[in-house]
Formats: sequence, structure tokens, C-alpha cells
Amino acid sequence: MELPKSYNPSEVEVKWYDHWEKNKVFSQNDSSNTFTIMIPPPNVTGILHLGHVLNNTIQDILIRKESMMGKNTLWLPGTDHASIATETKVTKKLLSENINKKEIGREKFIEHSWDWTEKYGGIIINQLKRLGCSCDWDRLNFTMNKEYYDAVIHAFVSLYNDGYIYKGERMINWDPVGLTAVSDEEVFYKEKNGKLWHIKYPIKGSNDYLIVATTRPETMLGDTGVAVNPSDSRYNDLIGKKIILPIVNKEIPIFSDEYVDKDFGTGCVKITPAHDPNDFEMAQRNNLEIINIMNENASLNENVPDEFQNLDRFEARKKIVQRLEDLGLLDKIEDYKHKVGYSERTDVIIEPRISKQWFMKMKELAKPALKVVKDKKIKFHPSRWEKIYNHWLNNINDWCISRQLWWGHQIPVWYKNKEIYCGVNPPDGDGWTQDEDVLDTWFSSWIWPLATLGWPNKTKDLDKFYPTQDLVTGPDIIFFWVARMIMAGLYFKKEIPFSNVYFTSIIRDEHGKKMSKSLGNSPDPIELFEEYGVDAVRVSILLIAPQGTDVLFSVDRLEQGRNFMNKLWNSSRFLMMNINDDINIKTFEKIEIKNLESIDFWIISKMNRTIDSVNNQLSSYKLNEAIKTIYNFVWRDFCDWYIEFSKIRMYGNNNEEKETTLSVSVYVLKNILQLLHPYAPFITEEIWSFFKTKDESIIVQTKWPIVNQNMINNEIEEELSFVMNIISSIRNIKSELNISPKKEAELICRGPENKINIINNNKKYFQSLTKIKSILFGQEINKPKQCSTAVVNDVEIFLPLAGLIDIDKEINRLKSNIEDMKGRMNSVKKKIDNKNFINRAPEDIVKHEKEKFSNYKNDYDKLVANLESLIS
RNA sequence: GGGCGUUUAACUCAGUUGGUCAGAGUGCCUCCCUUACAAGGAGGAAGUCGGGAGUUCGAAUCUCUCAACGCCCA
Repeated sequence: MELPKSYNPSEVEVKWYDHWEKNKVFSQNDSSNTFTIMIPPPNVTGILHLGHVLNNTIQDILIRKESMMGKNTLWLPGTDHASIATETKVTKKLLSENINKKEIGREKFIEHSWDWTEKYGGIIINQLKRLGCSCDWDRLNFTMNKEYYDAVIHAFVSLYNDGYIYKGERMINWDPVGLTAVSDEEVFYKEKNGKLWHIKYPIKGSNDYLIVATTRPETMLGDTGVAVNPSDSRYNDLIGKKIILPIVNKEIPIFSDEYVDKDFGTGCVKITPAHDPNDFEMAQRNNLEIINIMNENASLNENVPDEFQNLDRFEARKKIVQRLEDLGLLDKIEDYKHKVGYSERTDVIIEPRISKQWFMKMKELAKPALKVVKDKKIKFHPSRWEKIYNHWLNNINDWCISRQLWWGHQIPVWYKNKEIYCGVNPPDGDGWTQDEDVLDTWFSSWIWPLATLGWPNKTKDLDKFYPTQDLVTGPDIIFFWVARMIMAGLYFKKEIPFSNVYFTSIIRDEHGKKMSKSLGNSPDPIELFEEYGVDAVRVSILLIAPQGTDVLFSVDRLEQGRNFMNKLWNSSRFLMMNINDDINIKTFEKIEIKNLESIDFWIISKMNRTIDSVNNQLSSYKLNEAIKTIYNFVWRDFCDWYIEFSKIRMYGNNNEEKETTLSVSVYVLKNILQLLHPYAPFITEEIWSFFKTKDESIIVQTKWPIVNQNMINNEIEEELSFVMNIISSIRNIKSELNISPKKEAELICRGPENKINIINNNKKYFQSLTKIKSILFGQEINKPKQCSTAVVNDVEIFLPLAGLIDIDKEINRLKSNIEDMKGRMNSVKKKIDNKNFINRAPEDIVKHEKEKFSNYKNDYDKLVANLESLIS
């Protein structure tokens, strides 16, 4: 059997995913010892982006690892109906067919939305499969499924009955394009270069005027007062007087309110209660009239003078400014930088608006949610997100949950004259009409861990899988989703929904900009899969995903992962090439210890150390550290050193030696494949299939490697590290003196007995890795003339290179080595010459530093002596 | 305005409870197509750890302060 010359990702990926799916290896039925993750449901009609790739790869790693560690894992997949996003798309599509949403009516529109969902709904699911996700697809859920819909309605009704939900007229964030209310969390703020208009407001019965500063002059048409701070002596005598509101020519009061900032602008503030949240509150405190001057689409309505009616808010602004200027009431215009709220969905400027909406009281729900995080029942990784979570929950406001949309869960409230009814089913009798609004999408996804398991029914699934274990999500939805799921879990089930929350990095482009379709800086993951292979993309993205900060992604950075996969493939291929019919690969238990050499013990020691580190890193959610640990072990220890060392035995004539080293190699490789499998499921499954014994299962169903502490051997690691240092020195000499690596040289080593013994034990390895034709060593051996020198851990290395070496180059080389050693020596010397250090530092540290000094000194003296003998 | 972060090599980042003249990947320089791998191998150069002060025998690491940048909230 032989591995193909190069790895063909797409073929292998399809083959194995098919195999896994057909054999239902991701399905979960066992009831005990479960480990569950609920997928953050992507938008049902969305497509995969790099954020999904990172997020879902992390979940897949956790699930595959736990599964190999013996847990009965469940990764439950699903999608989200994305109310406003889907509705916007469907409306646009209908419009392009000259169909008007309002004309066809609610029912027909929802039919169209379902068509749309069915048409595009499968795409992202297939993309997740392509990524290798080990979800239990039989449990695929959707927030608009019948059972899920009912659960959402049930949640509303019980909260309503418990008094948490109310309808109220409040200032809300209005999206004038989406024509719906949105929650505070759906507004994002952009810094804009705007203007600050200073307007003169004439005082009644006087020739004087007050100057008010505003960023939104058009709202003056809805002004119903002017406020000053009560302690502002400049305006004390004006309180209680009236302003003649320009253009509108109506009288409005001057009043005082603590809220007014004396230092902002002139210290006078115009009050537009219907179009600013702060003004609204001041109006309520001071009994001001509230005049709504805008239509739903943010054009001016019938409450303004005729000439401004039906003008868009920005058109109106221009016209107002012009009029004020004509009237001589414009004092000045300043440039002004301020933050403006935009709708997350439609990217238009949010218009604060008074509106009747449904709200949920949050303060009580927040309390237990704060407690479970404080008590570490739910842990955040990285933990600093706790602070942000606490801050938000401590200052939480009521949640506006109604949306003026059709695609979603219609509010289960019916009206008949002045009667109101809320219930899971419609009320009896005629004449009832249901509330038109639907619920915020997050009101459906906040019960995701419950409803996907059958809640509110008492199901077996709920018993088995709730609470779940881990949640993996982006920090951008910590308030939208994570905090609310915790509140929902505690409220409805009296139990936390999960124990650990892993917050992923946010993926940005190489310049640190957020990825977005409009910027065109968001590569299509599927194209990347095709070019680099899925495993390479998964591995690369985890190699570059730091803990807790953003990832700067660029396509070049996928090369590291691809090269690593290539290295893994080729080293496996190399081993397989050397396994022929005469070779009997033994399992580790059957390998005879007496046949093992130092390098075998060394690689086995390193391997166990690696497994140990990876275990620790994975259990503390340091997934990027774990992959780096594996990467270094595979490339540096296994490929660069062990395989190179093993070639002597592999190419030799002794079949038993060959068998031993190949058995060790295969043993190590198989452990590597298992450690790597959660990160790179496809290639590891493929290579495993070449190396597995008849009794072994496919890799996804194997058990995670167990650390053998007895095989971790510091002594052998130090010994081999010494051998490697000598090899590196010889290579360095040849390279720096421009001597071809192929040139065979003699090696002479002089040093203390223990070191000489190590050299003796490993002498054949020097020859193969450095092209040495002979080797001499001893404690009292003479230094030859005309040779290059190095000192490695108390041992002098001589390479007699008569006629080959350039004396000047060698002198320079030695001098730079001496300088280097001198630097080390001096830095230690400073410490041990310091009486305070000797007296106050712990004994073992002092001892250690003194030893270091004597070692450096020793090597330094030898280097100097060798330099002198070269010069003389 | 409030909160949370970040600042270490040209770039992207590690650096555990303070204790090996500071590490990795990429890039750069030199050499090598040596039969696993040029998506590779060998060697090398490169950093006043953002500035300043303090604690300590000892600070990239702890404290204070200043600065720059980023994110979140109002």
C-alpha cells in the first residue's frame, strides 16, 4: 500500500464525510455521560463566512475531542428565521416582481417567506457539512418550526401572565426604512462629522433672544420648550418666560431642569419631546406638550407648517436652515463631531420615536443571571467578558420585543373593543383581532437550548442534555443572546443553560477592518476550501486565532496550515513507503524495550509530554496553543529529528532494527493523528485508514491518547538535546565557513567522561546527520592543527579542515561566539557579585545562577584558548 | 462622558505564580532540486518588550502615571 504522491483534499473530504454521515457516527442516543453544544443558529438564508468557519471549527474540535475522550456527545444544529433580514430580502424580491407586500397581505407574504426559506435554507447547512461539522443532523432545528413556534408563544404567555411583559408608549428606536422598532442593541453608533447650528430663539416681550445649539435643526418644528440648568445664573430671570418659536410662531416656555449641561453650547437646550429620548424624559418631568412631527418614513407630517409637510427629514433640514438664515436667526454654524445611531439591519439613521410597543421588564430577570456568573457556575473564556456582562446586566433597561413585521412569531394577544386577551390559543367568540406585530428574533433564540430539546414539554431529551456544557459564540452577541439565554434558562427551567462560554475572536481583514460584503474584503470560505483544503483552512485559522483578541486574516496566512498538512502527509507517506512485506509493525505494547535506542525513548518522552500539554491546553480552552504544541512536535521533533535519525536504521540491513524504528514511528504517528483529528478531521481519517490495524475503528471513533507519565524522561531529553546541539554546531561551522554540507569531515570531541559517554552512545547519529566520515573522542585527546572549533556544554568540538578553512573567517566566527558567551557570563556575573542577591534571593536560585556562571566561564575559557592557539 | 482591551523582531502574535543576555510563524539574507516533502532542508541577521516613575536582590511580567490605537456602552 502506498500513499499517493500528493494529498487530494476535496476527494478525501467528500469520501469521509459521506462515510461518517451514512454510519451515523455523529448521532446521539445514549443517555449518560453526555456532552452537549448547541450551535449558534445561523440565519436560515445566510451563507457561510469566515466567522462561521472559526466558530464552528472550534465547536467541532470540542465535540470531537470530548467524543474521543469517551463522552456521549451531541452537537445540535439549527437555523434562525432572522425576522427583519429575511423580511427585507423577501420584500425586495417581491418588489422586483412588482408585487407589493401590503397588497398581497400577511398570509400570502408569509407563504412567500417560506418559499424563500426553502429555496435558500439548505445552503448554509451543506456548507457546515463541507466544513466537517460533526452535528447530529437528524436533530436539525429551525426557530419557525411548529414545535419551536409554540415554545416561543408559550414563553411569551407565561411571562405575560407573570407580569413581565407590558405594552407601553415609549421612546423607541425607529428604523424608517425597515418601518419597525428595533431594540437598543440593534442600534450601532458611527462617529460623523456633522454641524452644530446655533439658532436665535426670540424671547417674548423683549428684543432679546436665547441661542440654542442643535445638531438637528429640523426638529425645531416640534419644539415645545427651552431648558436651562437651574443653577445657571445667566438665565435665572428668564425661567417662566416664553419663547416665540421661529417659523412656527408659537409660544413655548423657558424652564429649568438639572439634566441641562451648563457648559454645552450656550447652556440653553431646545426640547423636542417626540424625537429625542432625553427631551422626552424632560418633557414628562416638566409637563411639556409632546408633538410628533414625523411620519413612519421620517418625512414631516401634518403637525408642521404646510411648506414642510412630506419633506424627508434631511430635505427639511436644508430648508429650515435656509429659512432661519433668511430670518436672520442663524447665529453661527460650527463643525461638530458626534455619534449618530444607525440601524444594524438597514444602515439608515435611527429616528427616536414615540410608539406603542411591547416591552419586557428585565431588572428581576437579570439578578439570578448575574449571580450564576459571579459564582462561576457559568465560566467565560476569556474571563474578562464577565466584566462586560456584569456592566450590561447591572444597567439593563426594559427590552422592546415587538417588531412591525410579519415574518416571525406573531404576538399572542387579541383585542376586542377595550378587552385584551393573551393566550397560547385564540380566545373564544367573534370579533377578536390579533396583535399585528411579531416578536424580536432574539425573543425566539433566547430559548434555543430549551426549545430545541422539546421544552416546554417535559421530554427525555431535556433530562438528558439540559443543561448543556459549552457555548461557542462571538462576543458581539453577548447581550443579544448569551445573557438572555442565561436569563431564560434560569427563569423557565431554573437551571443554567450551559457551563462554559467560549468567546471567539472576531475576524478582520489584514488591515484590521471588519469583514463585510460591501467592502469586498470577505473571502468566500468555500473557495478557500477548494484551494487549500478544509483541514488546512481549519488548522490555519486556529493557528492565527489568538486568545481573546481579533484575528487579522489574510489568504497568505492559510499557507502555514496547508504546508503543515503537506508535511504530515509526506512524513506519513515516507513511513508507508518503507513498510514492506518483511516488516511487521508492532503495537507499542509488543515492541521489545531492549531493542529501543536513546532516540526512541526520546521521541516517546516528547510525545507523552506533548499529549500532556495538549490535554491541559484543551481543557482550559487554549485551542490555539494546543495546535501550536502539536505543530511543533510534528515538525520539529518528529520530522526534523526523529525521522532523520531513524533513517540510519531504516536504510540499514538489520531487519529487526528497521522493524523497531518503523514500529516506533507508526506508534508516534498514530498518536499524532489522534491529537490532530479534532482540528483536521479529514486528512487524519485518511492517513489513519492506511495505518490502522484490522481491529481498530476509523479514527473518529477511537479513544484519545493517554499520557504515560513513566515514559517522560528528563534525562534522555537532556542527553539528546546535547547531541542535537553538537550536530547544530557542526552544521553551523560548515555553513559559516562556506564548506559544502556534503564535504565529509573528521569529528574530534574532547570533554568530561559523562559527556564522552553520551557521544559514544549516539555516535552513529552524528555521522548520518552531518556527513562525518570518522569520529574520535576522549577526555585527553589532542587538538589537531588547522581545525575549526566549537564548545558545546563543556565539550570541545574540533573539525580538522586543513586546506578547507579560511583562517580569518574562523577567527571571526570564534570571536563572535566568544562575545556571545561573554554577554551571558556578564549578565550572570552581575547577579552573583551582588551581595543583596546572594543574601536575599532564594537559595536554589542562587545556586542555579552560580552553576550557570561556572558553565559559561568554562566554555568561555575553552573558546578563548582555542582562539589563541589559532592565532599563534 | 463611562467601561473593557491592546502596545514585545519588518509583519502577525506567544511569553503560565517576577528568576536561562527575550520566543514562534511569516518575511529577509546565504547555501542546497541530498530518492517523504522546494508547500522542502541547513545555517544566519534582526527587539532599550510604547514613554516615564516606583516596588524588588531581580520586572516584558507587579503598582502608579502619561501617550497612542481598538472595541463596547451612554
